[in-house]
Amino acid sequence: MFALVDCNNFYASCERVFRPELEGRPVVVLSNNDGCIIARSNEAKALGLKMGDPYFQVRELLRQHDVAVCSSNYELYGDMSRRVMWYLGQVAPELEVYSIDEAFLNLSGMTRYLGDLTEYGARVRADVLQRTGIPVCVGMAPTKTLAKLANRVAKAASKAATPALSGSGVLCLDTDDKRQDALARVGVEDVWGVGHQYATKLYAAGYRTAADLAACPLPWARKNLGGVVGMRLVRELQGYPCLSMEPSEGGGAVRKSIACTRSFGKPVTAFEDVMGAVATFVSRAAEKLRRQGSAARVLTVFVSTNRFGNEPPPFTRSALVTLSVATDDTLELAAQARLMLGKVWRPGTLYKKAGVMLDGLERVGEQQLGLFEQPAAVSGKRMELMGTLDALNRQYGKGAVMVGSASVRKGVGAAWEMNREQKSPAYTTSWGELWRVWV
DNA sequence: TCTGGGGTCCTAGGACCC
DNA sequence: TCTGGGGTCCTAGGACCC
Repeated sequence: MFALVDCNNFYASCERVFRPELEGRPVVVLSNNDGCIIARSNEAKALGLKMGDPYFQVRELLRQHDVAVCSSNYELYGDMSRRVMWYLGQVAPELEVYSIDEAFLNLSGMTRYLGDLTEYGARVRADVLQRTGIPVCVGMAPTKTLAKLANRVAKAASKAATPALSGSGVLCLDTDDKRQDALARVGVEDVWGVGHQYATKLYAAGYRTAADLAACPLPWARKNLGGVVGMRLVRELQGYPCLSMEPSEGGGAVRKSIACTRSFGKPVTAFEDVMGAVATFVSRAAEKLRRQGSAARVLTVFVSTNRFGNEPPPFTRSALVTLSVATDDTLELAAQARLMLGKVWRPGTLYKKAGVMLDGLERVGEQQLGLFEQPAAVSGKRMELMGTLDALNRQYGKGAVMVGSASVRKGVGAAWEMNREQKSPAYTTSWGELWRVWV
């Protein structure tokens, strides 16, 4: 048996934990740059607000309904997530942190000790709420895909308008009847692994519900739903596990690629300004790289113009370099990034976005050396320097020490800085921003 | 004025190997 | 007229996830 624990309206719930007066009031959380809506409380959903709605388009509606608007605060959400995940790690033998707000638990071999699974789920739910203030739903089933589906049904039931009909936020599909019943309640477009393209295809072929999809012939699934992926999907819905746990120890999964990309608060034209952004992104990406003990062989830099503009037509240009030896050295990556930016640079362009990506990751200390590289290429001194850099930034705050090209004049924000007009404090991760309680 | 960011896996096709 | 069989590696692109 697998359980999927999913936080309800996670970012909105995080904001509410520290602003209880928002309880009952619609809340939305905006993406970076206050661009669009990425999280909504139930009340906000009820107003018809959609995921991805551009903020400037719904601003008036939000005002009319007195919706609380929050800029995204990933430090806060990340920290709240760690608390939830830490607890979940205590109540199951195996934990897979699937995303910032969801985790799979492997309950195999445990069911006889856990007793009634619905009760177990209810206990997990109550404990997470008590310990972190975050409401969650729990879905349990013999496959991961069915656990996701169970969670979805549980969530829908817990929102039902009539309290008498509202479920407990927990659903366990431990019999074939329950499985069939749940499958029939979920639209095929809401199945985990069915996106927009597949949903269209499925509808055209007459598949409407998850139950229809579960009865789909495997060759059809193979042909139309991405090959082996589609077959697994159907089998999982039938109750045959095809996806296994990918347990996350400690800090979570080791990434195979690492990116840092941002839209700018306003268009930027000066090379050194964009370079400042790129240097900052390289630094952050390299920090992530070192945190997971990896080194990168491939560095990509890209710049884009406003993708919603028409004139001149929007474009993205990117350049990549393959290093002879993988590195986690910010300075080396930043120097390469400058060269890459030079390659794609077109003077006089209004840039709206830039980013860097690191690929071809290898474990530090196990990097493949080039034919003509001395082992000393992986320099001990530089590693020490990077260790010091990370330690300083941990102790004195992000950006305490940075590469020169990322720096800006004191008191003047970077030209590319994002807009975040309504950011909440880092209540749990910054001494200067602790939650204040008046007694 | 204003439209996010960061990942994964799979397939197909080309280049190349013996 | 005839012109094999079996691989690997890499990349680009497409689909999906949150």
